Amino acid sequence: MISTNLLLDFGGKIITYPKGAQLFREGETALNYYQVVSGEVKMNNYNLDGKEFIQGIFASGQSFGEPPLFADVKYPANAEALSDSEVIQLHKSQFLELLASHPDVHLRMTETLAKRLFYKAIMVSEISSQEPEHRILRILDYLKKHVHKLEGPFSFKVDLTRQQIADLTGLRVETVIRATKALEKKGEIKIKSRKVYR
Amino acid sequence: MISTNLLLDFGGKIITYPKGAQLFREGETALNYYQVVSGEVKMNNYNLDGKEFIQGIFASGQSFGEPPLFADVKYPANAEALSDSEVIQLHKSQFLELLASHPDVHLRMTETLAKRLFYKAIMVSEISSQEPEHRILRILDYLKKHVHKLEGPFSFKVDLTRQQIADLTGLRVETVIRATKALEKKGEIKIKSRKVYR
DNA sequence: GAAAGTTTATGATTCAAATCATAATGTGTC
DNA sequence: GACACATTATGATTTGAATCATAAACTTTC
Repeated sequence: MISTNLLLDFGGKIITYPKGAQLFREGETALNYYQVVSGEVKMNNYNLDGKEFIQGIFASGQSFGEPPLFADVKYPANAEALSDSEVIQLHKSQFLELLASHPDVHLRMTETLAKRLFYKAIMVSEISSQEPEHRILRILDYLKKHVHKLEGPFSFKVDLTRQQIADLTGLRVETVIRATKALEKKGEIKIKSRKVYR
Repeated sequence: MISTNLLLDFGGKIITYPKGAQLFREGETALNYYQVVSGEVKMNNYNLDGKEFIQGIFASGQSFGEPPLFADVKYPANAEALSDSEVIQLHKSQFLELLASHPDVHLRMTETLAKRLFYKAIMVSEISSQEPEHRILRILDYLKKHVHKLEGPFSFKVDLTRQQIADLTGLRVETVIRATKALEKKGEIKIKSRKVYR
């Protein structure tokens, strides 16, 4: 996260997107640095038969879509507002200037990428290893520990629908529903009024 | 890739690992920056029933295992020498000093992480979407374009065994064998004396 | 150059998640 | 509060990759 003021100083603009709006599409060239001010943005892919895969969900203070600003690649996924959202946009060239003149910010940016890489490394190995229950627990534990910084059993109220969990893990809704029930029976999670707690 | 001389200047040491040696293990704390001088190193996970997943294979000039040096996380995977290998190791603190005093190197490091993130984003979505043939093509195309920088049909000789392709894609050997044959029939790849060309 | 070990190959069977179908429950909206 | 819509739920069936089994082709080692 980069301070809003600093971003505005370098020419960043706050833009409002209504729920469902697309900020950029898979395959496009990256032009801007994006950071959520309010609301939530997801990055996702659709495969050939329309099935969605959610790469990540980003909330207030989190940036997304930075890798293509550094490496010479196109966006690997789409970005879409999950709710009405405000997002700071800063043009690539100004963003790079900002980093060049603020080494501490650059280092924190590197740290952010490193964390995201850590998450992806876990997910890719986990998803490849099959076993739905495992996959689900892993993503819940990741969100709990690394995103919400929570500890202690059932302290994490999962604010995701079963469908979203499915799209994050590459499973199908029905499978997630059955797997979460099985996990509840095993005492790994709790379900209170349809919400999952971990 | 950071120049060998620079790494040595900052106190890096060249260490030789025999084939099969483990450089670090999943869950350990990261102490060093690693860069391959000669040979090949893979990073991998083993799931509960012993199935391997290869996160990446790193050859001369490539670094690996950097994310935990930046973010406060443990290694998400093991590192193992695929052949007798020489590796430069530089202690974390000296590595961070190096970056602080060489902003250009830091930026290239960020670029490396960004590229790796791009690859993981593709793989995680691809793996989750099932369809073995797709998964295989995707990893081959990635290796061809982004690692070996090749263009033109069948210009890329894949120097991986079917088992390694399986471990990179989360499939099983038999599935890879059948899928590559199907892909050959469709003209997507060529197989000459058992080697895959893409 | 024979033996041992890898890698590729191929058929038969199993199995678990996807798919299909249908409904109950909950939430939001006019 | 009635209607539309989203989410959760559950059972039956299909399907395709994993698994199991076995062997051929190739490579390495002594």
